Amino acid sequence: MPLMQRIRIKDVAKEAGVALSTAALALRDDTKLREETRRLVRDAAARLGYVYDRSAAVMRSGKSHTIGLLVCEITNPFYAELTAGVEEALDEAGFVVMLANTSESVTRQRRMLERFREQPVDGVLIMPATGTPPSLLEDLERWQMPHATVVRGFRRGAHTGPDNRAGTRMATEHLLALGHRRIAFLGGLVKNSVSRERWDGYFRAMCAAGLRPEQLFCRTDIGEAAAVAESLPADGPTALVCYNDSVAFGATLGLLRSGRMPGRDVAVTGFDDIREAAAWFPALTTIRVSPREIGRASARVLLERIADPASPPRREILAPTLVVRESCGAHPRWKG
Amino acid sequence: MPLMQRIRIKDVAKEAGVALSTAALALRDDTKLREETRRLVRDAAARLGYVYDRSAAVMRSGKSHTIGLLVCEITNPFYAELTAGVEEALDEAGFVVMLANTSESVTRQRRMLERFREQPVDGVLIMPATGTPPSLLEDLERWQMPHATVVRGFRRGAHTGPDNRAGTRMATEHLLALGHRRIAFLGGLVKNSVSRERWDGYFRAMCAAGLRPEQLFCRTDIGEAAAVAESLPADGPTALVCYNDSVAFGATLGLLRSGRMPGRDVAVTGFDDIREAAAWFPALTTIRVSPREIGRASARVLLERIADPASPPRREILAPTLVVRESCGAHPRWKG
DNA sequence: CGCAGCTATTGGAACGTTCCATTGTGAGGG
DNA sequence: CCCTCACAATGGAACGTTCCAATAGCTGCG
Repeated sequence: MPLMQRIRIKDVAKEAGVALSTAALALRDDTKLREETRRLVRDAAARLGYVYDRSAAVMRSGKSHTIGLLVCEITNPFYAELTAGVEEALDEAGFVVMLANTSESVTRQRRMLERFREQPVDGVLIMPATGTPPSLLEDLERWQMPHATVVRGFRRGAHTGPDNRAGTRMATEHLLALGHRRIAFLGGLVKNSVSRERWDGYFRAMCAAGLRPEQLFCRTDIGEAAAVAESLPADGPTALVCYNDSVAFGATLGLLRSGRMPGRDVAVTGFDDIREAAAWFPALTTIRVSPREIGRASARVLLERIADPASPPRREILAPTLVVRESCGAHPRWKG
Repeated sequence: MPLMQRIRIKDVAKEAGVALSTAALALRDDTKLREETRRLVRDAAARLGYVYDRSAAVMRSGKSHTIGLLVCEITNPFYAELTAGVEEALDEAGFVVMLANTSESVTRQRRMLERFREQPVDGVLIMPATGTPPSLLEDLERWQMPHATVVRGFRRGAHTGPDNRAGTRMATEHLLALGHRRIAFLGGLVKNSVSRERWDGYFRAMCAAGLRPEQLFCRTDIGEAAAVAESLPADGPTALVCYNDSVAFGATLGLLRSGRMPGRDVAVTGFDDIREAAAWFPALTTIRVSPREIGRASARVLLERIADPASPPRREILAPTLVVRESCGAHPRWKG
């Protein structure tokens, strides 16, 4: 194989018979140049097999068209889908994603953030690891690094996420409308902004109905949720508002294990509407928040901050919708 | 907020009272320098709040310590876990990941690859989108871009993946040992190296046992697999070797829907052992390939190629293991 | 006919590192 | 006492773009 050396703008300019800066302008398709000249240069570039070298552009311009993405747990389908949305929207805007999976480790998150500070990234999108101190925002501001939080957020700063309170409120009200009175909230053992908000939505709906709220604690884990649901007493709750779909999946599995049919014997609702929810048995009634949309929206929010760092940080709260399927018992399958 | 300008090595050198190149060496902790000098510079850097600028280093050295990761579908839990492994291993080696989710689009894959050619990446790790032509390898070689395929591969080139043939062979032999004779393969509607190999392992085991292989086609989708399993006739197969866990999940759901208990009435095996497999009801008997390990191994393989591009490309085929749970019927739950 | 004002093109500095060749310094050997 | 050698530190070019100021060529107007 001929070990050809890399072609630079300089070479293209020589080939096209123009100055280096003319060739550079032409390759960026700058309208300051005559269309004819641009074509001349483009052809020369194609002939030589010129490949743009971003590293030099980044160094000179200070803009890398790259953003750092800190995902709290990419193996969680919800965040994986969200990541796909972020990547998709950024790609459309000509940006590329530097991925860092923190696995819910604040230490690792810190390390990756330091790394992104050195790395030429134009901004960072953060799904904070559980236990992240709010001082993170101050650090980012001090570092003058454009940033936005996703799903999990703080009081202030650019943020994109679902309306968690409204979601669990809708789920709870739906179960109330179906006649349930002993409704428990399952999940939320680990405290973060999301679990607080989801609990709160359920809590308010129960209080508004004059009923006593009850929390059954478990981690966000199918196995743990299954164990809790399996050992639920017969005179326990007749309906479970679950922290998210994974917990709801666990709940249905636990109920099945103890000989109860989810939807008929105990109603179950999820949260997130991840892909598996519709195919589940029984199909899961849940709150749809469309992680892909959140991802796309968060990318827009961050790009806005990068474009205009002085503007006030935008907070975009996406309205969820209730998706009624089988697991809540409202479906014809359980009627009659 | 004081709008301080960025500190460069030059400033650190001045603060420490040494030459620019000395400061640069010190910051890289080069042993050519006296420990005392290094400390002097480190302290000065800390005092001024120096932040290393990778973009300049990349441009000068040509090494970015960044690799491009082309994932065929990140929302697939298997690939999400694999991605986590890649990211983990690369991070340990001081590398960072540029993520591109191709969503099984060859066009998009092509576009991202062109982008990675401009972008300063030291190499690419590819999980080829379905339908990727083998000529991809030639392009990468012509571009002199270090590369390695993961899971899905071609005849040649650096590669890391599970031994798919051995996996389905083990699953099939296990079902044969349990006394099954009418065993069908479920999945593999979309043709790629993985589905061919998995089918092949099953096929060989069946032939070796003197039995007729049978393929029930469906896409890798819970819903489709469920539909196929649901409509399975009573005199159909008594055991299903599924293309992967998602298909197996669909199969169990379909069986449940049609009033059959997976494991007792029809045996089901999966492939991959994704996280949900153990928590499933019934717990899934499957072939464990540990996506995280594949990810970690593939990162090593690529780094090796980057370090020594002249070396012959390594192919690392990881041995899978059979994990016997409930869905194959071998578990005590269904005995007696 | 000269000059303003425009467009199209050019030249060269700058970005902040790394890399290489070179200098300075003190110890050890002939 | 000088020369060599190793070690420590230095100076400056180079990486391939972008950015800005400057120039050349042209048109139109007074």
